Amino acid sequence: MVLAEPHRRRILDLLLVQERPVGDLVADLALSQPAVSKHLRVLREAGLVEVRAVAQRRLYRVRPEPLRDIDDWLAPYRRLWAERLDALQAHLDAMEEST
Amino acid sequence: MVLAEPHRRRILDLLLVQERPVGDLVADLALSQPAVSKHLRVLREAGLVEVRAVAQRRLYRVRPEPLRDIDDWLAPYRRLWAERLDALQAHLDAMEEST
DNA sequence: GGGGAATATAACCAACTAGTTATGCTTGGC
DNA sequence: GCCAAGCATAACTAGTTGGTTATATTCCCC
Repeated sequence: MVLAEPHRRRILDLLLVQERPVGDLVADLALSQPAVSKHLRVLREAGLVEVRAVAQRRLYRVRPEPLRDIDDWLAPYRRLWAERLDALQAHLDAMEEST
Repeated sequence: MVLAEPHRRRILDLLLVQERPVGDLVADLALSQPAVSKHLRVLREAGLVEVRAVAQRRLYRVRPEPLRDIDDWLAPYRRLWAERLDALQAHLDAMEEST
């Protein structure tokens, strides 16, 4: 899974703020330039980022669409923990009631 | 990351339906029993499942709370793709308008 | 047009992962 | 009490991954 790697999540978080050239990312992460380029390749092949060239620079930006798959996978679990919170709330309300 | 492994996501999906003993999971996944036990250990240590013993059986069930971290991480991206959908909708509306 | 800036790719390596087989430990039923 | 069922752990292994250094490529600027 592409998002398993913390550096890659970090890269996405940085690109979420704004489009950035590779050098910027290298400066922010404590990583070599080739390492960053490799992560960007993985992200690009997963459709999570896209590039455009400006002179020698490559400007990367986020493409959030593929994250919908994860969001969809998460949906039923989200329901589950919402129910548990409701149960907790009900419990707390009941305790309140009994004082 | 714990959820990087497809078999582990599958296990969670199975446990989402209902509590299950290990043997059940082994039957559903095409995996050896030790492999399943190892995945369950990883999931347990991540707080994503919990066990209770019934005779020789170990019944596993989902504990969805840790998934909130992922959900939280996902939140800003969710906003982003919602905006893009809005933009698309606006575009389609505009096309509709001009016919 | 030559040099340096910015990035990608190649080649390599250590560490981690997910699987396997073999074995150990509890527990219930006979 | 003993055996088999059910599961965990141990020991090992092949494949993947994430990093490194070295090198290739492309483009601006003087």
